[in-house]
Amino acid sequence: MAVKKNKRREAARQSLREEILAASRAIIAEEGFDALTMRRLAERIGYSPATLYLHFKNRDEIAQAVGRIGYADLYRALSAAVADAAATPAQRTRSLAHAYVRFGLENPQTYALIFMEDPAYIKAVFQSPQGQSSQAVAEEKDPATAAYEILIGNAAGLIATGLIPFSVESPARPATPTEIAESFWASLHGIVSLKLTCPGFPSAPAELLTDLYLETLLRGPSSGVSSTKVGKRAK
Amino acid sequence: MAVKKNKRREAARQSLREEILAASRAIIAEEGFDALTMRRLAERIGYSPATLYLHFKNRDEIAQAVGRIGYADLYRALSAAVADAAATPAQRTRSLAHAYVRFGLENPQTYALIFMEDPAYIKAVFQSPQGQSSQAVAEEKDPATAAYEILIGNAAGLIATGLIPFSVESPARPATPTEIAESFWASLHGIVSLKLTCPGFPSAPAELLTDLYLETLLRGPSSGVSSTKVGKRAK
DNA sequence: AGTATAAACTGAACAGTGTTTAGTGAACAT
DNA sequence: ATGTTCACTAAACACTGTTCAGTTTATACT
Repeated sequence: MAVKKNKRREAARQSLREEILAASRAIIAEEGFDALTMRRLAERIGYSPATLYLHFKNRDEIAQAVGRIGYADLYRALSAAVADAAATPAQRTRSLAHAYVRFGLENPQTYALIFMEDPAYIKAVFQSPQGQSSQAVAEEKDPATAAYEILIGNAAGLIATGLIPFSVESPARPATPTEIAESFWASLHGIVSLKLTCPGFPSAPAELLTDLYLETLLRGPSSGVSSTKVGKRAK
Repeated sequence: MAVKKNKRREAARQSLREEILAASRAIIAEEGFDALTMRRLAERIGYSPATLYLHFKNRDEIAQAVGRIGYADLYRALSAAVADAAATPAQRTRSLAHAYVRFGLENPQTYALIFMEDPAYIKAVFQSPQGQSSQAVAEEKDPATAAYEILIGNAAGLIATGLIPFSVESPARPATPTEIAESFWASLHGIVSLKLTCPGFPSAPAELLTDLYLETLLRGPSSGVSSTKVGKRAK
């Protein structure tokens, strides 16, 4: 009996925890991360502010947990984009890029939270010694890492096609899948980030910027009319 | 005399205003934007918090003014990078890209302020009807616009070389200098932004990512081994 | 059943935050 | 010397995240 009762408590705890996270997500989606105050959150779930601290160490830990969910959403979106087994690496890359940008623009508050406003979660993931990360993070596979691996896999596929034979550093060596994936990520993140921080600044639509980048990336090896070598830094 | 005395007052006002901005910049550079509180700022310049409101409407306006200075710094950095008249467009592009990324990494707090934390200023600039912007912004040429124009000019130079014959949309048309400049900006911003929000995430150094992007951008027209046309969206 | 224990929960407080306002004091103009 | 204008501030207001003593509720044991 003792165990069963404990389970009931445990279930209630878990249930409230998820209620807190759901309410947090709702507030963030509706009014942005800044509107997520402890008192508002507490009122929304019908508890006192102090109760929140029985389930989370502080506001940052709540943001971190919400961020994790956001990463899981992102992972799902990217995963679906590369699911087509019949697609070529280039097609997959296009699909992936548009899926990424679309996710950012359709979930602005979530995207801003996980990449711009409060990088606590991504920090915990990528700065932790090695998967050792804090308990809240380690259960199941980390969705940020999973999303990252999708990009790396895609980069590896691209390299195999010979479409992007980029070399870096001196002495020159081929770029690794990780490096290409990170470059890819950075470019897409730049598009989303600029669009979100100032709707209207990049006057060109995000889709056009994405297509432009993809054309740059996927246009195939050079015909030899290149300007100068890249190795030595200009100026 | 009346005029002279007024001038003296005016000078004192201006002097205090600049003192406020200098102190703000110092606090932001030392401890980040969040550490810029009205009370701390007031204490630093030896006045009461309420005095700040005699020179600025609110904290946001201070951030906006500091942001403007940050943009001026950025403009100077970019301007210097493209100053060499003997450089080819490709060389200028490389120089520009590295100058941009270096500025972001060497002035993380400033960069975060003007592009990530408080986009009030850039919003005021790019969302205002047309140069009509608020009084504090309009005096002199806006540095953000000036920096923007450097990028556009550079993009136009690149196009002229035939190095980047990208077309977009359907029916296909050549990309404009503005579109290429914005794409360029977005990619570089992505590199800086990712590096700043999570030092250690893009495991590749920013310089390598910059070089990788530049090689992508400047490798010259395709040899025809392209994969598929870009126009139709994959999936 | 009643009682002891443990867990859940809260009201009130603390030290912060941005901002406003009434009121003081000093510099100026006449 | 007087009247006016400007610079300035102390104190308050409504917030914020967070902590803690104390109360209520639910489980466990006899």
